[in-house]
Amino acid sequence: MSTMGDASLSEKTGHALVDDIAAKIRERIMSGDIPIGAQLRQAELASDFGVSRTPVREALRQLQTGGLIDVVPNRGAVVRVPAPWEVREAYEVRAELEALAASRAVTRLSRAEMDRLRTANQEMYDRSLAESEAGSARGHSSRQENDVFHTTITTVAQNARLARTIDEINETFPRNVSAQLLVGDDRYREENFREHAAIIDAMERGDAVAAADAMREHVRKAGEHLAQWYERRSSTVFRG
Amino acid sequence: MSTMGDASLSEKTGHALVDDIAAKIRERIMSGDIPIGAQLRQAELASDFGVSRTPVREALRQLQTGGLIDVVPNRGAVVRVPAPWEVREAYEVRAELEALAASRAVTRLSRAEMDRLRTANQEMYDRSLAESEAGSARGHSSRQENDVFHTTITTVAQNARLARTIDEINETFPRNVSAQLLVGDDRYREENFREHAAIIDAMERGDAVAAADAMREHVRKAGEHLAQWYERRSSTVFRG
DNA sequence: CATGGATTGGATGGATCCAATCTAGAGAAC
DNA sequence: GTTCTCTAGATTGGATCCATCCAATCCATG
Repeated sequence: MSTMGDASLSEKTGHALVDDIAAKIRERIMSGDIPIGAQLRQAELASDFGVSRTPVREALRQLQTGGLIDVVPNRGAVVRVPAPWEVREAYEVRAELEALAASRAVTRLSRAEMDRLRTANQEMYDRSLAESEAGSARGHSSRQENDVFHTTITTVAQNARLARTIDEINETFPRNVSAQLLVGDDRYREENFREHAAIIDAMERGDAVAAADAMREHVRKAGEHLAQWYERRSSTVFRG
Repeated sequence: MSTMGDASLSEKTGHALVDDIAAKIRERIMSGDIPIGAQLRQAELASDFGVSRTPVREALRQLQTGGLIDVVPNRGAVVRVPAPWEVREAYEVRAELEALAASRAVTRLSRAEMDRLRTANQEMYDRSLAESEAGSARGHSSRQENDVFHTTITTVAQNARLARTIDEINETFPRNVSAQLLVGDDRYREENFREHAAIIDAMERGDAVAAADAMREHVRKAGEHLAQWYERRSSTVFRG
């Protein structure tokens, strides 16, 4: 019965096999596998994962509180289509949080981590450039490298709550969209690279306020780009 | 059958009768009706609300992702007991967010709202003073007035995401605890009143950075007080 | 008398069943 | 030909059933 799409469900490690399903659904949405605006049918997801509808429902509740999907009472769940102004609002908050993270990171960054940031930034630039020329549909690796930059800073900041809050914001918007921006627009890629470098420089100087300011502006600018992307594709469904 | 504790469940307004249950459980925890560290038994909650266990389970999932409760795989859910360092972390984040809210509020505050803030602050001071002298167990009204101050600022800030993020942090910690601080300690009450006044003054002057700084410091100080409260009662269960 | 293992009770988690609701499509009336 | 209505299918949401797992108790044995 059922297609049994993934075998990794047979984890008896003890904890959370419902959370697994939530994570998988989230990943499908994040990667663009499930497009924004799409309907999420419980029965389909259940058979996909080889489980009953019950854990799927609970997983959907989690995603609902996360804000990634909308659950209309008797009409099921749909992947939320962010309005441009929502993106701006979210990124204004994220900017402030990441600025705080950068500020905290200044006094905690080790030499090794600093180097890691620089290489990650360089890698991201090179890869997104390569992917742009290759014309690959979606930026896989360059997105990961871009994530490395931000996640290392939030990790070094040593504030679990801060990291979690930033994550919650990021998990509201599918990643593949923001990833496309990196490989798509040459000007934006260049800009992104230089802003990252400026942040690293400020942190290396030990200038907390400069690092915070640079980070805040960087995130806000990224948010503006993302918002404009959603504006252009306002009524169009992505990858329908 | 069952006690049918609340009749308001029969809402056919269309949306979310599961969310209602989540809200009720949350309220019970917030008010201290269900103490921190207490076990939440699904069957008990279900019969309390006159529903089956299914919606209760989903509600618990929501509270889990909110961080208010811990769900251990086969051992049920318990109200989370915040560690002092968690309080400090959370309030450092909240401080930054409320600072942003105050900053944004400066250019958006109307005359009427400004007055409302002042009266709310005064009311809170008077009531918490009265409640302190009356020796009432928990601060009901003074807490509400204190909330009014912060919520009006976040509302005026006109950023739904920001308001929601702040709420999420607040909903991690039961309110009755922080409310007790207001009525309990004379010095803290006085300090709280003056800090609020200073924030209002800065906003009235139109000084966004001053308002943000004052707010940030105010929230951080409040967080420090709260953290110390949890430190004192570290292993003691509240209202067991 | 203490300790270790088995047993029993209770609670959670997943699956299934059933009712209520919404959507789509066919057919009739204008 | 268009529109309204009614019915049939599908889908969600709540209730119930059953297996699994954990914890505490009790008994046997050293």
